Amino acid sequence: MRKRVNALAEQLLETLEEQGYRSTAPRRAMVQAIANQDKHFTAEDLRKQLPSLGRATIFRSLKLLVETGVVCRVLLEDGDLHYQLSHRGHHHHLLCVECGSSQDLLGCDIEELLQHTSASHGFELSGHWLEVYGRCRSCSTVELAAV
Amino acid sequence: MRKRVNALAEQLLETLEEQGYRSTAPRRAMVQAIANQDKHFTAEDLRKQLPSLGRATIFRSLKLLVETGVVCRVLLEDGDLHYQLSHRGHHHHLLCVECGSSQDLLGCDIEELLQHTSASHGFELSGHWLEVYGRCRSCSTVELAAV
DNA sequence: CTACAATAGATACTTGGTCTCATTAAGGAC
DNA sequence: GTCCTTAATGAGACCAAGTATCTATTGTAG
Repeated sequence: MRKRVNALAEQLLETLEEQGYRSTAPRRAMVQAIANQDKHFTAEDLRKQLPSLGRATIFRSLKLLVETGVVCRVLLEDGDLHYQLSHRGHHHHLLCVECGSSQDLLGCDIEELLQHTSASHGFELSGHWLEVYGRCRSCSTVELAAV
Repeated sequence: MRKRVNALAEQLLETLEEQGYRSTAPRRAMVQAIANQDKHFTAEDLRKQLPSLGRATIFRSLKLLVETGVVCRVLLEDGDLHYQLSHRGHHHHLLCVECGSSQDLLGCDIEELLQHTSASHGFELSGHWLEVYGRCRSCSTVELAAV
């Protein structure tokens, strides 16, 4: 019997199936867990929430999900690499350093700027990685209230 | 007897001393090794070059050097974190995906753009991390020649 | 229903990094 | 120069993230 997964999770699973991957119980559990996260997470977080899955499976599925674009990696300010549900395609994150929430920046308007800068250094641009850190609206509001 | 270190290394050491850190033999060996690197490196690279130093010392000194701004971390395209000699202050890197060389971008002209974007998402900007990937002049020249 | 490839789980290993603790050595005071 | 305090080192245990290998299981096309 197929375990029920919610709508978002179902959609993520379909992405996998479309790309020829099987819908297995561990993968359903993974995408469901990922759909439930409210902020970026580590492989270890998932492992704690899914103790019945093998460690290797967690890492394998996570890798698969990154490759298929379901999940993306986020670089924290201290250099730690976490994961989170991804908007497909190129995008960046506004990460709240206070609560860990993140918003996606879909338009990437720095590309042109970088193109220009790179060229002036003799570089042929191929890509970039940008993370933006700050305080989200609710965290900055709280801080103002506390002062 | 103080082991000789070259001019650049001497300068890096002074930065440490200015900040109240002792000039020890292992640190002299570290900064000398770092001054000799021709591109970004890992802790493991240093360890191989300095087999007489304890592993913990390598990591501790590296951390110290990052904190004092002598060394900075660079994020490779695949998410690996490496280290390299730093220009002090805020800057970004143009990393050649071919040969691993890097050039620094001293002016950071995206700040204003980000400020604007963040604000429109209700974010109070506090920082950002940007790495730029591409091919350096000599690598793209070689490729052209080969075609 | 079955067969076969894909997947999973267990487990060993690797790499990057931290923690603890006993020992050593900088460098300021005299 | 010697002494003293404190910072720093080295050894080694430990941890988290991730990969590799191998056998057992399971999805799914036919």
